[in-house]
Amino acid sequence: MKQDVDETEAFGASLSNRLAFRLYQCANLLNKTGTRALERHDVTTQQWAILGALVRDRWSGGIAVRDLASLLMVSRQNLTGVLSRIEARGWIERVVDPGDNRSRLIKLTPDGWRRWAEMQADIAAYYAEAMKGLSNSDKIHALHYLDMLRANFCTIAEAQGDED
Amino acid sequence: MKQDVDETEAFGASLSNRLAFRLYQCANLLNKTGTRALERHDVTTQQWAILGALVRDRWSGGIAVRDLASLLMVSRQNLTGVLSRIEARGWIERVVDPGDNRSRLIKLTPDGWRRWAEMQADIAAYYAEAMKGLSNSDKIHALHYLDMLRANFCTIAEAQGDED
DNA sequence: CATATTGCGTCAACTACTTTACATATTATT
DNA sequence: AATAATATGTAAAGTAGTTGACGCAATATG
Repeated sequence: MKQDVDETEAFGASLSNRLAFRLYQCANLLNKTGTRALERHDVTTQQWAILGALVRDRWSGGIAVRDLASLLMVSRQNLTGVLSRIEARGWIERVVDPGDNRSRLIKLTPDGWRRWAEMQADIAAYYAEAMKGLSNSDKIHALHYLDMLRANFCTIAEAQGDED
Repeated sequence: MKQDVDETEAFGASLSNRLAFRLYQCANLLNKTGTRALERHDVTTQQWAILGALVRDRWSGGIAVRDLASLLMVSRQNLTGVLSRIEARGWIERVVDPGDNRSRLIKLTPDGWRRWAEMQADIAAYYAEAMKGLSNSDKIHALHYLDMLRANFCTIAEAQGDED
């Protein structure tokens, strides 16, 4: 009996290991193939993750750097660098928050909107390839599992003292 | 009728977008929390991905850099840097392949094995937190979806001319 | 008003990832 | 024997991520 429990636990640990490794592999491939798929727009996956956040209705009035960083799950310092690169191309602007002059709101410029629109066909084609064979139901299930992982990771991050 | 199809496609595209974004978030969190969880061993998630590959029976005789790079889904040039850092700590060694003197086989040193053993408790504890709430069946399902994504990404990478 | 605290930016150092390009040594081919 | 292909390493430039530390301006609190 105890033997069975041990085997189940060992099996579960092995699965956890493989799951984390698969996540690592997929992330590497997502960045590599995604950036190459949008090569002619000269935009990286990280950059279109940011643009994709900024086009949401919710953030049409702009979003604070802190909020954007916590949405993307990256550090504020890292985001500053990426934003500066996008800003240098004129795709976004940093405007002072009228309600709190310390805070800058990040928002898309008209040119940023135009560039985003131009990318859509290539983004759609890329997703069609990347998600080939997955039904909407599959995607919902996969999303659910990743949501669970994300929630656990966030709990860990907070326990580790993630104030930054 | 056509309306329904369009809505389904738009819904699918939205799901693809969210899935890719969730993957990006999870990967960021995995690296951040994983590296912090093993902070006292002074090892990053990438480094224990490598160590984890080297302890497998299959690779106990050593693994060529090219094979290791394709296993991890990273570039050979990137791997060289990471391997050099681990080698400098004496955890791995590069031995000339007796069957092909061009090729170096990467293998764990006795000290590498010892360090790996010392990390196991912390790795297990980390995985227990990260995978909390997922049954073995859940993990298998999640693995299956990530396997599909990985296969699609690999197909894309090859089509993009991924010879490196 | 003086003093924290907060939000942001920057500097610095580091790891990890990409690409392109070249050097070297070995193996395979002709 | 000469040539081509292979395996690795190295170099360089760029992007993305981490941490820690400091500075500045604005808000909140005493």
